[in-house]
Amino acid sequence: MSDLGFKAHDHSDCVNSAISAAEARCAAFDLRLTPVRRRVLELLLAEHRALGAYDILAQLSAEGLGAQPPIAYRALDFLVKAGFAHRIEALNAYIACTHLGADHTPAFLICRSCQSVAESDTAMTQGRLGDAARAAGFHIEHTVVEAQGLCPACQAQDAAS
Amino acid sequence: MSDLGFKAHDHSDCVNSAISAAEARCAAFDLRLTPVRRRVLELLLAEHRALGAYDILAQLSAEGLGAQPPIAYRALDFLVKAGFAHRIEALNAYIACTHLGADHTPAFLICRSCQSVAESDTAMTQGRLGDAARAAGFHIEHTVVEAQGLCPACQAQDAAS
DNA sequence: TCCGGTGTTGATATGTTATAACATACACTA
DNA sequence: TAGTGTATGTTATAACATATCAACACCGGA
Ligand SMILES: [Zn+2]
Ligand SMILES: [Zn+2]
Ligand SMILES: [Zn+2]
Ligand SMILES: [Zn+2]
Repeated sequence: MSDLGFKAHDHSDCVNSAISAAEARCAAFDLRLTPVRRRVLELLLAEHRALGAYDILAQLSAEGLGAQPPIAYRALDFLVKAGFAHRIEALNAYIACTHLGADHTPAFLICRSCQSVAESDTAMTQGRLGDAARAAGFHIEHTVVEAQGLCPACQAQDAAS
Repeated sequence: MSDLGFKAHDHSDCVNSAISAAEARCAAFDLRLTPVRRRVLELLLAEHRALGAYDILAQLSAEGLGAQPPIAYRALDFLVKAGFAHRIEALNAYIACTHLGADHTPAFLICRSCQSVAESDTAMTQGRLGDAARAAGFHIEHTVVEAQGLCPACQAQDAAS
């Protein structure tokens, strides 16, 4: 479990270690972190916020790395398949993984005010949903768990105003 | 908890009671179940499957009830706000509520093969996600819990082939 | 009865997100 | 060198969603 994203931390460290971990994983599994893919990962890592595919695309375009939607979508697909990023269904947007390398079932806390996102963890076969699935004979392959609300900072701001 | 949608049941009964409950709720809360809204609810109730806004719109259009996107979206918004339907984020689609009237926090089991959807229940402040949120000081307002996988029927079919 | 507020619908246009389809470049290897 | 697989480049379009303004009905109070 991690609430990174709502907490102060050494973020350049956070970015560097994520990139290193991605490189290591690519080397280990024979994946290619090409320039576009690497840049998209960097963009996602820049803040603990979800970015839409077209936000990404605008950046890539500004940097001369490609201007058509598939450029962004293919890079994002690669990152998601490789486990370097996650898609946030409730926002139609993408975020860098903060548990890079570890096998995990992500869950997200999404602030509706500042759009910051923290990645937590669930065990998809546990809890009430797991019980319901077992009772129904349903075989879970993937879970989407996304909580929306207010992060600590935005609650404080709300209270102040 | 309910795994309706994967189980055989008297579906016309299922539809009728849902419509009745919706009517009762509209009467009680001074909401208006207008012809378009009622028809959209019926369409969503027809099967335990999620329908896209444009699927709905195509039906409405064929029946002369409106042909522009806002017609469908307004009706869907009403149904969702009234608690008569839910939006499935992972599919960008909508489904009728099977706990109509009861105050609840829905969770969904979505079959990737036959697209049928069963509505279950979660307690959003419970479980690991609730723990994570509390630890982070995050205030949860709404949760999206959607499990994707294979329903019992499709597992059987898979095994047979 | 008239009027103004509110809520619903009708219609056009536009914005946003995502993929299909096809062509090309490039690296590896048989 | 020819063949294979992966990644890119490019055009077009599909699919999902909202903004905006006009018209109309319904209801309570003047
Ligand atoms: Zn960080
Ligand atoms: Zn916030
Ligand atoms: Zn039914
Ligand atoms: Zn199925």
